Amino acid sequence: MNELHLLVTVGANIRRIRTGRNLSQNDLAIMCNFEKASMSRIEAGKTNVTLLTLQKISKALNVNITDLVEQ
Amino acid sequence: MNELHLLVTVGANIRRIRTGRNLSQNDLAIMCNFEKASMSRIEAGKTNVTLLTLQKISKALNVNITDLVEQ
DNA sequence: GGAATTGTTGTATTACATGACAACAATTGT
DNA sequence: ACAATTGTTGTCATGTAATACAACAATTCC
Repeated sequence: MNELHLLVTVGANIRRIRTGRNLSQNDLAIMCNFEKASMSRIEAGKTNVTLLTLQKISKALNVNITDLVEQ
Repeated sequence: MNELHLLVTVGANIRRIRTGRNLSQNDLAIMCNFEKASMSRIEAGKTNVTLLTLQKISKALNVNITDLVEQ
């Protein structure tokens, strides 16, 4: 497992929690004030997301950031 | 508390763990393959660090990323 | 006090995250 | 099959993270 695996894991965590809330990528993106395209790339582990972006997502999903980054 | 508080918290976590290991900023920076100047700014909460940077630091400190981001 | 170590701040370059918009693909529901 | 929704990918502009180097400040130790 390389260091990029982390991004995939975080993306999968976000997707799991989002779908568990019956939200579309677009719904969540709007709550975070960004584009659904960005959410798609984040969930796919294609972007090296920053802490502040993670914080926006965690607030929108009402979870702790630790819930998003845990392996 | 604004959204930037997270960066300060993460920086404080890194500093606490680093000093607990008797490492200088320079020591840790070298282990992470970056400059002590970057470590100083990260610990001060002045940079919106990315996940991969957090991962480098967590590996160098031998802790989980969750240990760095928890409030 | 002086030297060495440690930490901070400034500046410049490069790479990439963010944000926006559009087009297309895949999925879902009828 | 069709339409609507949902997700993916491409491209561009802007901001800033990462990296590097240097100078300075603060701390520690003799």
